[in-house]
Formats: sequence, structure tokens, C-alpha cells
Amino acid sequence: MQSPPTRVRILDAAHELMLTIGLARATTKEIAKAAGCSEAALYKHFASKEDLFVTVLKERLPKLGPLVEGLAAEPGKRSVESNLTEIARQAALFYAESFPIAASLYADPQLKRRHDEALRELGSGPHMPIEWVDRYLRAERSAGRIREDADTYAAASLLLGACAQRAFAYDMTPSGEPPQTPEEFARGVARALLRGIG
Amino acid sequence: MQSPPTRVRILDAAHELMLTIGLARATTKEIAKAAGCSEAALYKHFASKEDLFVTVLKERLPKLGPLVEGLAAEPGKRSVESNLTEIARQAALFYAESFPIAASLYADPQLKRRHDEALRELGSGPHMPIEWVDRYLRAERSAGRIREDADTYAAASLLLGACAQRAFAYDMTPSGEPPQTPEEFARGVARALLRGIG
DNA sequence: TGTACATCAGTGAACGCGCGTTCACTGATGTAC
DNA sequence: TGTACATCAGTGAACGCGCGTTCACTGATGTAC
Repeated sequence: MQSPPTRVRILDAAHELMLTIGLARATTKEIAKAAGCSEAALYKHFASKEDLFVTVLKERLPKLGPLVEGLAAEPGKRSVESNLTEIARQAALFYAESFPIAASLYADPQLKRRHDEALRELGSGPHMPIEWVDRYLRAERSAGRIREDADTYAAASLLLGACAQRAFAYDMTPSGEPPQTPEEFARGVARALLRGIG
Repeated sequence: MQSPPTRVRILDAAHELMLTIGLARATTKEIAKAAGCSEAALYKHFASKEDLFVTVLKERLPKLGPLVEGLAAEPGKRSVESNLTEIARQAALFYAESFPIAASLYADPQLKRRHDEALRELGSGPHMPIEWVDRYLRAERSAGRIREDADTYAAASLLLGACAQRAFAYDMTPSGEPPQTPEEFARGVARALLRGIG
């Protein structure tokens, strides 16, 4: 059982340290130690520390797009409620994984700008999930499966916003965990969104 | 017109730099320069750089609590829809101001822990707004002004989540701005939440 | 009022440390003949 | 098969810089008698 190539071990180590000790304290020395190589080896694989971080962001952060688009591709297959529940569940898991690292970019706007540009070239970015869900809801509306006067954009904002906020609203609660499982949470918000509360 | 005392100018400078160049690049040298004093002066007013940052977080970040509780105090005065719209509007403004700085704490979990503990002592924290809105909605439900089977917690998650996400989903859009004014946005999400889309 | 001393906000210059990065080098593996 | 050379991943040690922090000091203001 041989260990993965050095480049992969470096990316693993950097990713792991960004999550645990944070971007600000993830030094080249710590990364090299965790990857089991010398600091100099980092520079054989990456042009700079910033370049290494950008690569982690690009190659390691999960993608939400494929999941939502998969559901949008076969709209009539399941009920709207179960589709929305599945979107919410996937989104909650996605944000739980990506939020802590994505948020830490706010500490270094220069790095954030590099990452934002990389995302833009991929046609992605944090505002895209809202547009995908909006498009999905428009399709359901055209199919007559939701109210014809529904504000699909507001609905998409509500659904994904709840999932995103779940990623940061609870990590300082005594237990550090949200009060519901992702499944319960997804079911609750999808249902509330469909039925309304008024 | 005399300038404010040094301590205030230091906090102003640190706050401003955290927003512009970011926590990671806000060095003591830069802060002192922006405050118009020596680096040594920082240490007459704060025990350490970390202590200065914690003070900025504690004294400068806006509070959402008073606003929501104000509305909850006189529940029947206005319609539920206008109350929810006002909550959403205030929350959108609150998150737009506080999110960039709060998010950057993820880059330094050690600093984040200190801030989280300070919030906990105040009985506050990022999960509290959800509970306040939940409590407000329960009151409206008891008063028979919303559905008696409404899931108030899910509704609170949806409303505040949409507002929080608005703070970070758009700052890399070409214009850097959300597509709606806070007022339009607040009206849309409040209405969608009340009526439902199904 | 004058004098002697205490207090206090703030400074210029230096300190040592840890950071990201580079350098000259090694040892293993592949290749030509 | 043996020999001479090229390639390549990776290293140990050093580099210089900028960071947070401290030091001895200054000049202004307040206070006692």
C-alpha cells in the first residue's frame, strides 16, 4: 500500500489544515509537516503558497451544480415537495462542507479576488445555486405544478438561504451541532416553503 | 473640531482595515498609520493585536436583537406581512454589515473561539436571530394570525437564511451588488414565505 | 505665585522570531551505445 | 552486460523581510505646599 503522490498529499494536508487551524495559521512549515515532505517540495509543485491555496479551493471544494441540475433535468419524475426536499438536503450538506473554507477568504480579499475570478471563468459562483433553483421552479410553474403567481426567485432565495445559514449559525452552540438532522431540516423547510405559513 | 480620542481612532482604523484589506493583512503598522499614531500607542490601549480585534468585534459589530425584539413586543400592531417584511429588511442590512467581518473569523479559529465565548456571555450568537423570529412567529400563531399548523422554526430559518445569504452570494457578481434593493427583496421573501408557492 | 514632583498619553527605535522562499545539492531511475 | 550521462523528485540549510511587541524616553498637564 504505497502512499499517494506528493502533490496529492500536499493538497490533502493544506485542505485539512485550512479546516482545522485555519487559513491564517496554515503555514508552509505546518503544511509540509502534515504532508510528510520538506517545505521546499511545496515549491516544486506550486508556484507559491497562495497558488497552493487557490488550487485547494479549485480542486477540493465540492460542487453543488451537478446535483441541482440532475433534478432539474427530469422535473416531472417526483413530486415538487420531494424534489425541494432533496435540493435542500444536498444544499445543506454542500454548505456544511464548503462554508468554513469559503468564508475564511473574507480574511484576505486579495486571495478571494483570485478565487472569484477562477469561479467566474467556470461560470460558477455563490449566486449561481439560486439561479439554478429559480430555473427549476420556473419549469415547475410552467408545468402547472406550483402556483402560477409564485415568486420563484424569492422562493429560491429562501430555500438555499436557510441551508447556507445552517452551516454557520450553529457551530458555536454548546454542542456545536444544529438541532435537527439534515433530513429533518430539509423536510421542514421544503414543506414550509410550499405551504406557506399565512 | 478636535479629533476623537486615540482609542476611538484606533478602533475606527482597525474596523475599516478589516473591511478593506482584510483581517490577514491588517497589520499593526497599517492600523497605526490609519489611526495617525505610533504602533506603540496600540499597546497603551490594548493588550495585544488579538485583543484589539476582539474589541472591534464586540464594540463595532451591529446588533440585530433589539430590532427584532422591538417588533415582537407589540405583535398585533401591524399586519404579519408588514412585520415580516420589516424583519427581513433589517436582517438584510444587518448581515450586509456584519457578514464580511464575521466570516473572516473562519480564517483564524482561535480568534473565532474568543469571539464566540464573548457572544455566549452576552447570551447572543448567530443562532439567536432564528430563535427570536421563531418566538415572534409562535406569538402570531397563538394569536391566530398565521396557520395553526405552521412550522415556525422552519419559517424563521427560511426568512433569516435568505437575508444572510444575500450578504455573500452577490459580492462577486459583475456589479458586486444584489439584483434587488433591500426593500424589494424583503417584500418578496416575506410574501413568498406567507403565501407559499405550492 | 512659584517650585518640585507625579501622572499620563504617546513616541522612535530597536528586538527577536517565524514566515515564505531559494539555493546548491543528493540519490534514485531511465536511457544510449 | 557495463558504463557514462541525463532527468527528476525531493532535501537541509540558509536567506531576508516584515511582523508583533517592548524599551527607555519626552513633553504636556495636574497637584501640593
